[in-house]
Amino acid sequence: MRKEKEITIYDIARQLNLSPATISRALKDHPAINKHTKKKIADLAAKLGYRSNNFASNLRQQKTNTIGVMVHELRSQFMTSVLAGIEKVTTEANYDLIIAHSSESAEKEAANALNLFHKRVDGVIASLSFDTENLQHFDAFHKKGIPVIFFDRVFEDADSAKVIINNRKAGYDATSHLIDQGCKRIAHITANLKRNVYAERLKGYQQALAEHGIKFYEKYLIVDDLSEEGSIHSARKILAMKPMPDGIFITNDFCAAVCIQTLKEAGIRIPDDIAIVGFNNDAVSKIIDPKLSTINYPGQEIGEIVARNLINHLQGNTNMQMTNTIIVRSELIIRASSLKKKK
Amino acid sequence: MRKEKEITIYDIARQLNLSPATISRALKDHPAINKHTKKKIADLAAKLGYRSNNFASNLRQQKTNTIGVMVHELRSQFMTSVLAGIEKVTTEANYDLIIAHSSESAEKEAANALNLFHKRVDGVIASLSFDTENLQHFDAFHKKGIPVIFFDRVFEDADSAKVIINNRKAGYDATSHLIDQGCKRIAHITANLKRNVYAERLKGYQQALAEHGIKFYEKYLIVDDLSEEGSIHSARKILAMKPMPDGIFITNDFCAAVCIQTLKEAGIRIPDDIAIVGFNNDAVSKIIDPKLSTINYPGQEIGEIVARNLINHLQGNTNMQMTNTIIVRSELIIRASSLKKKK
DNA sequence: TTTGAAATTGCAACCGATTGCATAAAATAT
DNA sequence: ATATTTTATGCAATCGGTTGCAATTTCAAA
Repeated sequence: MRKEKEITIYDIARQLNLSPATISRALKDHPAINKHTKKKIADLAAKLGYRSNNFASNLRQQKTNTIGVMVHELRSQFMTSVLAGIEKVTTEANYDLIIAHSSESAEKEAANALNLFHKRVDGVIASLSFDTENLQHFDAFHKKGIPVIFFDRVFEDADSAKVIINNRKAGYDATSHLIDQGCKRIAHITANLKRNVYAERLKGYQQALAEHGIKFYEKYLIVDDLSEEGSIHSARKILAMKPMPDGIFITNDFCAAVCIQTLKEAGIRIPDDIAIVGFNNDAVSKIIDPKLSTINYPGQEIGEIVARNLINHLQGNTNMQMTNTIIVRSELIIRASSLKKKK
Repeated sequence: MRKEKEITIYDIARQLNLSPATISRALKDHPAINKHTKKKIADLAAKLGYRSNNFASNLRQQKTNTIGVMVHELRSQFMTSVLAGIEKVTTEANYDLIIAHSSESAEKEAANALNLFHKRVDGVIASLSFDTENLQHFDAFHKKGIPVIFFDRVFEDADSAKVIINNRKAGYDATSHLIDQGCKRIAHITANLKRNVYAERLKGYQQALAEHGIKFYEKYLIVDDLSEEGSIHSARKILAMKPMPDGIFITNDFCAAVCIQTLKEAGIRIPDDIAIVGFNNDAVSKIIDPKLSTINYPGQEIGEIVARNLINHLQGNTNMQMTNTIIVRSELIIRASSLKKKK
């Protein structure tokens, strides 16, 4: 447990009778340094167990090589996939990550933004919380020229970079599929419509209904949070409807799983009485009985794209303005929960 | 997008005709500084949008206020709960977190350790990967006196700090419960027995069998990974046994859920034909039909305890040696998957 | 042999906050 | 009025790596 002394470039310089400047350059493979000298320096550094001091380096270079990631939660498989994608890319590019989550609170999100700002991240990747109303808390980054890139939950009309899927099309596809299966009374369980993802999916749902000449009824639209309790509550609302819907498009797989369970307990047969389509393609969609039809939301890919774009921008490798919107493909996966017995 | 100039304590000092030393002390509420002066300084700092430069500070103070967390994966609810617990405590104590995951690879784990070492974390929290054979890659930390504390997957006989549950007792309880329900042929599906958690649960399973005069058969012990494919594979093995088991203790809820599904598809009734107990109390345990009996593994609490201990140690608030083992309580939760119809 | 270019290396000034020690000023005691 | 604390503030060195510019050495071309 005794602390060993920390080796610095000055120690190496002294032992080799060179200047610290030479050591510094050699260790980062600067072209002006003689190959032979580099070798000597690298060998001694390894022998002494030298490790570079990032703080000295960051201080001098005025950058942190750190990226801040702001997410609304960590628990979904979608989000961990996104993080895995981000991590893959940032690790390769030698960036650190600070992950902050808001637990769906706008207030905490603002606090996280401030914190990342003070930590001087070089760039930010963010997905908004449930009840975020505006982007003011990102102003500090803009003022300092720190790039921010959004994914998943974004303000679609803000002129910032974002990576999203076509939520409207996904909602349209899910609903059209239910209509194809013969559903006439299709409900939609979703969450805070201020969030683009839910608003757009609703639009797609409405559009599909309209195109098939089905009237949209307000009473078939259920807005709740996506917690276990909220989901049970939503399922109860469905049960209380008369006539009951014969199809539901649910904006989240976990919520859909809880709903299926609650409906089954009430004696409803899935998909015969009610067909169901979820969203995200979480692991739970294959575990619930019947298996859940859903929209595949490719988290890892989104994470990689977001991170790659940010890093390209930071390294100036690209002329792309940071005001682009990138749409990643997503697709409907059909499983048992929405397949009515073929007539 | 124009970059604003960064404010330093020198700027503040100049404007107020004070020395940087005074500014530094005032901003961290040093008792030697006059209240009135502090106020003036705080006001101007706020007005100018001053933010402290951590790198300068870290460089000078020779510490990073950062804790490294090494986990084997991020996808389970258990692990995200642990992280939530760690984050809660470390945030309050004003520590940063670097989260590194090994994807169950010992090699990646060693690389992560090295990386954290170079990043100069003040302390480390770790749960070992699937195939880690030894703790050599933590030597660098020990040599520099950097505290490391383990949780969940640990080497129980190593003399390092650790926070675990009593896995043997949990395995004993789960198995005893199955025996209580009338099971005679109880299988156990688990993973790499080099990992303490699985080895201990197995011991508990064997002990429960022995105490109830049930012979332990090697053929009822299935060791696989805990992936979806592995779990399906394990369930198939169960189906191929004759006589088939009438109870299974499975070391992981996700694996148990996949097994239940596979068994159900083969026409097995749960729990009547086979009763099942899982492990972890993940969200999936309440979604699978029938709901899964399981061992509650309190992730958040474990995270908080681990983090609190590490921070206490770092701050010297405690005399506790870092060689303690803390056992957190865990308990059996009985749900439908293990309740045979009462006779 | 001289000379200019190329290849190496060093000098010294940063980056911004911290802190032991000294000093100055104000308050209290003698 | 003088001596002694207390209270406030400043001085200056330090943490370790980086980098523009200058200086020196090497080498080949003229």
